[in-house]
Amino acid sequence: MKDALRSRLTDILRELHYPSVDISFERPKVEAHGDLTTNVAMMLAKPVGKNPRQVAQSIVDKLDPSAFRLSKVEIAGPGFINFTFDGASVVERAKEILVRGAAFGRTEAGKGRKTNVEWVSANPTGPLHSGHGRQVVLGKAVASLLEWTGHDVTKEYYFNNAGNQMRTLGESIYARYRQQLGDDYPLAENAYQGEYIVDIAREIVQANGETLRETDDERSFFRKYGEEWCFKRIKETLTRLGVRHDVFYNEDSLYASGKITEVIDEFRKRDLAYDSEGAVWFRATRFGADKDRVIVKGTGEPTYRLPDIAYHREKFRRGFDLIVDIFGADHIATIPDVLNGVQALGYETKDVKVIIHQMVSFVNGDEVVKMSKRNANVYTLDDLINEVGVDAVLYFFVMRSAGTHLEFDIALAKEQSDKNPVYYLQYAHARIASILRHAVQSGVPAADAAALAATTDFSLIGAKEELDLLKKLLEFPETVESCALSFEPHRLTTYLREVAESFHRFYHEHRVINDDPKLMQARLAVCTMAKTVIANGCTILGVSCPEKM
RNA sequence: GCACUCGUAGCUCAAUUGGAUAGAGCGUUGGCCUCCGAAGCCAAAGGUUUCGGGUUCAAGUCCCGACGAGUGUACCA
Repeated sequence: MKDALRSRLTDILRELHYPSVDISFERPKVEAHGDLTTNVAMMLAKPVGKNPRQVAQSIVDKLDPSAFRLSKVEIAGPGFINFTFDGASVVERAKEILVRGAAFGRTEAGKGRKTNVEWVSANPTGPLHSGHGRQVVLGKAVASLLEWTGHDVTKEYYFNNAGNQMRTLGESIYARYRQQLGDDYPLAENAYQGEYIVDIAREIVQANGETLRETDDERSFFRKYGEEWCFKRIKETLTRLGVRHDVFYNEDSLYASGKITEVIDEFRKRDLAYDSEGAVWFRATRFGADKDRVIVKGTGEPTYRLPDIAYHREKFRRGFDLIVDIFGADHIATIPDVLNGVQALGYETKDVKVIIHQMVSFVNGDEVVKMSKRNANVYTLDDLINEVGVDAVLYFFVMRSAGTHLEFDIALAKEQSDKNPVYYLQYAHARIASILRHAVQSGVPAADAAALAATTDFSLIGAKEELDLLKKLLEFPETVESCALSFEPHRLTTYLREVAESFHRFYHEHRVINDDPKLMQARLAVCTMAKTVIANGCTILGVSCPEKM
């Protein structure tokens, strides 16, 4: 419908001998401005040499509103052309919601583009802490949106079980192990302080007694044990949030397969790497950086940059044509290095989308919750889930745009009341479910959505609140698409809140269960549509939508 | 110091990516249940979008500067 209108407008521009311009529509925020608006007249005013309202008038004169099922076309403000849909056409289009059901909202905008989304990627040195929650949830929502828009998505977790951090982990566990055995053994300055290290050590004592007191310098057993323990914890936490990665990519495999040295060689060949002060440097300044970067330390070990670059190249080699990375703001420094490296190796950085999310602070009502890493009792993501529930975690972490700092109010999140935005949405769904149950109890035969679409007399739908709701529901596919293409899942939560609001208004004004069987069926169909959209939206986010609450 | 991100109602945040009268929730004030779920609805109050310039038909949004906040600025990841 939009496309038909666009094509007619394009023709009109040609007939009027106006320059051809891209015709875009927007959805006015003010209700009085109709359902769609275009600014073409304003774009053309200058080249045509007329004032925008005159240009608009000349276009409108040539348009037949009834051909596009428009009840109104008017020129307003500085030169906008506003279109209002005929109510019957809205109702007509809304049938699609019933027909497509759980698939309503899915599109093919991504055209099967092979996409890699990498996120979480925490090294297995401890359980995920509450701050990780934002990353976990954001990545899940982004991946899900990309799937809904027809991308071929691989969900990936990148980790390193070989570096310094793992050495520290092994050392920390060993120290706690010795302490458990009653030995006076010091915990190193840089050791992991968390209580979970003591738990791990205790487990080891229980299983092995003191047989491991003498161990190799690498603390191999402790390292391995710790890695497995931590990874198990991490994966359990992810599972609770409905996150399942397709690939766990081990940084170590890049060394084993020679991909690291390959990058160094290639850099040298292109004069992008050189030796100095016993280290190997990358000429980052060639790409606008303030100084060159070390990629291999004096000790012979690469810095984190080198494997990161090699890893991204491998993603390209594996055939991905869209690479999405999700990083916290604390890792922002790595991004230019990776992008520069990728570019140096001849790949397009525009195919790498880096989503950076700002940090999270936690409050409990008025009280600021301190989450210092030094604190032995870290507030883990599991603790947070236990406290506020899965749905609140999924919703709260994604309801703000990634670019702004997020304040997570624990007291609000666990409050089971109208103050809590998750409940507002879930309540709407449960309310609809309740109405549908009620209808069945009052003797209305339960009809599935397809039957409703086929047998309902939709001409009975036409009240303002009904049309407003249906129009809002019909926005769902384009909302999903636009959230996906802009990588901004928070806008989905905004939209879903509006849907719920629109439903509640409809509900308040119109009785669904009533004496007129045909009218009742029509309104039950509207309810089913609203339920479908809310459910589909919640599915994208992973939030549950209960039939009762 | 430098780089990146941000600055919108008392608080937490939106704003269709440059569009018309800047909107929600919480909080405050006042209405609405003999009726399908009041975890709901309606209404009121609350703003020089941190400040100052610029770009254009149009700026919260883009550019420059100032101020303020966060995060980085390693041969840690």
